[in-house]
Amino acid sequence: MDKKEKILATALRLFVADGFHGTPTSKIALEAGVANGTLFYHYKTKEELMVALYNSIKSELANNILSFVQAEGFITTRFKNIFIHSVHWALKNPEKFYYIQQFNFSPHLVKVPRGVFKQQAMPYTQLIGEGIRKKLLRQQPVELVTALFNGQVYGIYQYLKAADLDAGEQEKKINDAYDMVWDMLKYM
Amino acid sequence: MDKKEKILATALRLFVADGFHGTPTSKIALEAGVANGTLFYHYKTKEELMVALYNSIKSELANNILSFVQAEGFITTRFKNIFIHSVHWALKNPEKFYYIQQFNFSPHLVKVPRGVFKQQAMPYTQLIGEGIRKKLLRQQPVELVTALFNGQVYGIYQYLKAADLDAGEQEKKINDAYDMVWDMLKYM
Amino acid sequence: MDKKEKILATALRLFVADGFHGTPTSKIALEAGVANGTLFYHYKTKEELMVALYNSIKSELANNILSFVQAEGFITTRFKNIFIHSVHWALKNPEKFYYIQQFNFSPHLVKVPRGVFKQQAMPYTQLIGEGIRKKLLRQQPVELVTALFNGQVYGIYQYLKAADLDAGEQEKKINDAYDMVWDMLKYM
Amino acid sequence: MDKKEKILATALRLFVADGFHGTPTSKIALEAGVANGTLFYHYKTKEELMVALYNSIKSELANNILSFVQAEGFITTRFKNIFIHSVHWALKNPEKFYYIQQFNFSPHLVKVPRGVFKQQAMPYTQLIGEGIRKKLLRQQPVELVTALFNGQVYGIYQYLKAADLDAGEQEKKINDAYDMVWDMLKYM
DNA sequence: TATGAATGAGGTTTCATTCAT
DNA sequence: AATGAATGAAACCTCATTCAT
Repeated sequence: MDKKEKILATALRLFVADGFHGTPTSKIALEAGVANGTLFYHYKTKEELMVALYNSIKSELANNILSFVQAEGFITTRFKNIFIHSVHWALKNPEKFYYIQQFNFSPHLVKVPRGVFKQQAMPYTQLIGEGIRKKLLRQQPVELVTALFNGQVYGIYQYLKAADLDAGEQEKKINDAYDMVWDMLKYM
Repeated sequence: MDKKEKILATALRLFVADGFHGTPTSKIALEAGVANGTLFYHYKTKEELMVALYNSIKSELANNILSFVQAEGFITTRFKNIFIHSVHWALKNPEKFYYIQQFNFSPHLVKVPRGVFKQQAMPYTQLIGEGIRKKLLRQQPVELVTALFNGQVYGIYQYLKAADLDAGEQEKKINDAYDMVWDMLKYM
Repeated sequence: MDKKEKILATALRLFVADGFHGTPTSKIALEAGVANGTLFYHYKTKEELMVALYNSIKSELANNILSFVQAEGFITTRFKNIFIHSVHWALKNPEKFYYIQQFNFSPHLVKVPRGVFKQQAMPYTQLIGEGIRKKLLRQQPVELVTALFNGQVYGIYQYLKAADLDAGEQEKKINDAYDMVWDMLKYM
Repeated sequence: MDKKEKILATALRLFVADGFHGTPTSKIALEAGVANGTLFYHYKTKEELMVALYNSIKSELANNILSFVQAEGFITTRFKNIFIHSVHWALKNPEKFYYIQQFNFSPHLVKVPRGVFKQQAMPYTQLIGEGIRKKLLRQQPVELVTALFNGQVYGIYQYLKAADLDAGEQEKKINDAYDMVWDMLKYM
């Protein structure tokens, strides 16, 4: 891991632990094992670092899910896979998942151009759109269906984080939750 | 409105607009029309102010919903009322609703004793527990049902905020969303 | 003890424990059991309180020693009594004794008019002057003899405070020290 | 003189003139010709600066006297040299000498680990111990003899500072004072 | 005589950022 | 690419003091 990546990884850990304001750049540099000035050599400002970290995590997540979105096969299967893998990713990367929320509810969000969101969500939105058109999903606006779907990924994650189940039970609950989500979103 | 309340109201507005770190205490005092020291006379630290604001909003919200939770009548009706009034409250108080999320995803959350959450959520949790026991709701843990329910309040709110509908359409969508939530949570 | 005296007593304790700067007037008021404003009703400023405390302690000490200075009998006896009782007073009132030094080495000393010192030291200076004139003490300036005499009161006090002896040994050491002081100051 | 030393020298001057509390760090930085932040780059807090200054002066004084303590020759001669050079150092460095007293009678003294004092006083204590063992000095505890000796250095200094004598008279008085001290401390 | 809410000047300290090396 | 001493603006907070009651 080169210095630039080390800075990013350290920043993630510290931002999540202590917040943006609670994490001085000097501490990031120190714990990343680089000099104070090196951080600013790679990222012009602290906010640029924060945004770069946000984008890198969002990309990672998007790429991770993308294969399931673009997979061959029934839409319903792909839909379920997206849900389940999103929850898995969140459980495996809790700091990254938390960082996204933290950033989303901060005044720094506006520094990310709107286009980027649309871009990243596009394959995903298209799939849902297709599901609605093909009368597999409810006849509601894509945005509403998407919002409710996302709300549930976050809901089940919150539950699992607090519940502390073993791996088998956890898997069971994720499936139960998906069944419930499906009952909510499926065409009737 | 006395000075202490004026400070709280101003802090809400500024924290939501510019973030915690982006809002100097001096600005809060200035715009609240009090001296700098007055803020610290009433709240020992900036963080104490932030926490007090959080608690005051949570109380307000809890009290607002409480009447619907404790109402006479069918559980199903009360359940629907809670959903709808929660969304209404959020739409009428977008700053307060945003502030809660902002605070929830900040490192300051740990300054609020766990007991407070349990306390506030209790009547609400009991209602859902009763619904499950009476086989009106899915046979799942109370916490899971609660998490998914809350996720939907947030989901529909996000959609409505972005969609910019007129009052009638908005009401319609809230009802649609509730029907979907009910399909997800009802006993089958 | 009325409020004014309670403030003085509390101030002494806190100033000695935490220093002038380390002791807010609000803390003095609080621990004295009076309101914030009451302190300023009795003492116009914090410094006025500090000076009043200093003067009150100096007066107390001066009055305490005065009887021995003005006593009938041999100068040598009176001289010894002054030494011994000064040390005793310091041991019985360590906070007051410390406060005097603390104040002496602070920039507030200049707020006490020079005349006051002369006034208080006068009987004492006259006695030493008389001792010198009568060839009981060394033929040196009164001020030098006084400075050396005072230095010894402080020296033995420092030793006793650190040594932690029992009452009998302590008395013995005070007498030994006086014998040494006498060897230093007596006419030869 | 580099910036760190410049800060120390300026702090000495201002602390002695206006006291610890009367000297803002911003004034120290300004008069030292460095930026405000530079002071805190080198000394984490104002108190750390105060302690560093104290230690540096104590070291300087200790090193200055050390050569006389460790010199060849009669103990009595070395003893006299220590007295005289201590007084000379104090007269040549009145600010430093005053600063030590000022710090000694402040609540900051406790920030200096006890060990440091013992360490610095050791050669000095050993010499007095030797003098007592060899029956050149009074058969009293080392600590008592030391305390009385130190008390006299301070006593004569106080006298000279107030008396404003010319160089010759001053030297004469220092010698007289030493003779008196010797009469007090010598074995009989 | 006593109170305590309110004040605002000013202090210490932090920290993102720069720049000569 | 990397460093780290130096910067100075700005933040939080303290606290002596006032004043209406």
